[in-house]
Amino acid sequence: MVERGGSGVPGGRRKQRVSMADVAKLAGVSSQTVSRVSNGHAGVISSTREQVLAAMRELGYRPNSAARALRYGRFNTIGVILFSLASTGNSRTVEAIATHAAAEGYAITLIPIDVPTQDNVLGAFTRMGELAVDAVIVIMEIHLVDTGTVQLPPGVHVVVVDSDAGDRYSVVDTDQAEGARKAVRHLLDLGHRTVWHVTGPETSFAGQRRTQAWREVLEEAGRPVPPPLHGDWSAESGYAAGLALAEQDGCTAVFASNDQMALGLLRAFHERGRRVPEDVSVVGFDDIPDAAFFVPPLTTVHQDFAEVGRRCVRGVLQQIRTGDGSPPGTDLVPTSLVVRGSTAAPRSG
Amino acid sequence: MVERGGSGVPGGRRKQRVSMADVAKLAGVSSQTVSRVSNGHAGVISSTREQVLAAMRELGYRPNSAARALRYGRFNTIGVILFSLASTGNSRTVEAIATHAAAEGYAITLIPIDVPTQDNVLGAFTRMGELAVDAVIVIMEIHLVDTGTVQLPPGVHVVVVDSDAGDRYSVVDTDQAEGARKAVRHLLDLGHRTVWHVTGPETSFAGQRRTQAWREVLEEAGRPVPPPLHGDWSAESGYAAGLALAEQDGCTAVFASNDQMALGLLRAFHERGRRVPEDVSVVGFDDIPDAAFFVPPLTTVHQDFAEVGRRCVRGVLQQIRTGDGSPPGTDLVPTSLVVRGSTAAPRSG
DNA sequence: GCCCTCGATGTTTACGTAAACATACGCGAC
DNA sequence: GTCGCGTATGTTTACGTAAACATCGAGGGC
Repeated sequence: MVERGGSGVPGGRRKQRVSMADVAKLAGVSSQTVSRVSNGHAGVISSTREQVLAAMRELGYRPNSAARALRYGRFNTIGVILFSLASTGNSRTVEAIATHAAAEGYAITLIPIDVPTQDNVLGAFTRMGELAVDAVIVIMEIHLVDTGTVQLPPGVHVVVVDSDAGDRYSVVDTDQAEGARKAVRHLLDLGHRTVWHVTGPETSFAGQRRTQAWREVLEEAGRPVPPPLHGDWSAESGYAAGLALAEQDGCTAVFASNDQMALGLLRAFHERGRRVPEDVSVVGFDDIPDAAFFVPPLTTVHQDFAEVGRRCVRGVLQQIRTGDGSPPGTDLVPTSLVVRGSTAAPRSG
Repeated sequence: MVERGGSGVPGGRRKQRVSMADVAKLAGVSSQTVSRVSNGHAGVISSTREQVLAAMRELGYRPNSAARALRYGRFNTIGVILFSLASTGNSRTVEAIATHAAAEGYAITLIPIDVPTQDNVLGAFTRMGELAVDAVIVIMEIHLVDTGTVQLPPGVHVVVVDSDAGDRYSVVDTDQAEGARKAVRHLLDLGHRTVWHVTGPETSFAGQRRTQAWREVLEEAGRPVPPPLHGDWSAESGYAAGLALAEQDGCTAVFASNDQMALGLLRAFHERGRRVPEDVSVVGFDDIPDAAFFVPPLTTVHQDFAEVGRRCVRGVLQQIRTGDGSPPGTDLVPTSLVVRGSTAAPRSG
């Protein structure tokens, strides 16, 4: 007699899962009473309750969440669509989302998109539409998804991170512009005549905002705007930019659009004998944990990813609870400048 | 007349979701025919199929995955329990898991545990037990969870990462010992008399294995074993260790149990005027993307997180498909040593 | 003692889907 | 023409849960 899952448990749970009916039969009550005990409802006499609990333990009963979801019409799950977990920001945001969602009794379903093509994104949304989620948080350039006919399934609540689509969706993001302004002003305040800039990739809204704010601050201050060097977030691209900047005699201050690229800058300047901060000041963006231990420790703009995650969860939960769609609007989380050893007044100043 | 969700769509979808019955009514067929069309079954004449598809489009029909899961008894979802996404390794592993699971038609549900207390872990498993998952991947010290009465819900398939519980569970992990051996041997081969070591936290199985392998290599080679310095993975702890090591005149080579701590070492040595690699060689572990841009570029042990994630998914899918429980065994992913600029022969050598 | 009330528990039903079974129709073979 | 078979479609049912409704018995007020 072939039997799988035997495993010698009293009561011999066999192949299939234990349902309320099984518990009810063993406890000698109706399945409705089991349901009442399972959900902690009042109106069950304690002796009955004990019997049911004992039967549950013996059989190893666990509620079937599919049936519950079907019954209630809710899944208690939030979907997160993202392009990559590789960046510090994304993984920290996701972690904060997961933590806060868990505190509210929601689980997180992750849908990664390996290559951000229109097809893949469309596929993710389709899958997500069929998926057991009550709401969706999109951590991604929304312009990648809402060109063309792609649209979020109706009735799904959405919050978007890293986007300028605040006119159409609920957007939560770090205040990129404010952060970049702080970085550039800090360098100008130190006495630098102007500030060079290494950008993020052009497809990044956050990168665009930072670059735009850098330009604005310089223009407002009436300073020359050097041509920006294009990076792609990687330390390698920062390194390449650094090698180029090391040749620019007039360059005394650089604002890198993230910390990784700043790290590349530091290495390039070190190799070319340009001392930081004596010859060149460098400011990054993100405040990754390692930034304090770069050589020299990096002055950078601190992003509060945990707060971004918290507000994302708050936003979707509000939508779920009120039953409203995604109310347009942008919720910006402030940044703070962390001054460390990579910035100083220019020597000539 | 107050109505929510109106939004001017033809057919005026109102509050609730569209079911097969709605589509069937509009198309003038039975719901079973809608089901057949939805699942691409044969035996539906093309004119009927077209009618149904048109009705689906008009109503914006999406299948209800809760009902499907209830019907099929499967969720097509894998749960991932983890302690933190903050470390490069974990987030990269999770990303790989998510990507490979998606390729197999599975989604990922994330259950983070903010503080690894017994209660929290137990709670996570309970929640996970009730959750809509077919299998679970645990990225965590298993000894934290299986002391005491905590046990995985029966019938749930499990793969564990970062654990020595290969005798009880399916374990997938980087071959920590092999990697650490490569690192230490590399330093000995360069001519260093011995190798100092900065450990990971004691609660980390991976850290323990690396430290153990470091000790074994030194003992096998008949070299003195310096007292290990205790770190906690953070750059800060590496920095503290570095300040201490800078005072040790005999210290010409250090193996740090991860790259972050190696970064802290580099900064400490730089501050104390100990040149790397001329005075001291440093090797890390992980090969985070930034490691190549440290000053100097870090020699380190490369972990293939993507492969770990792939094998995790393969493991649980196999369990799901065969219906077996978690077969004990340890699946080790090999590492490779990446030699960069932070190691050299000792000056006296 | 009778009826009413209320508390404890049982029964019915619906949630959305899809397998299993049932029906109905058309067409070819005799 | 009728029988039989196969194809297209409809009907019934089950999945596990829990709300809504039903029942049953005990205790109290008159």
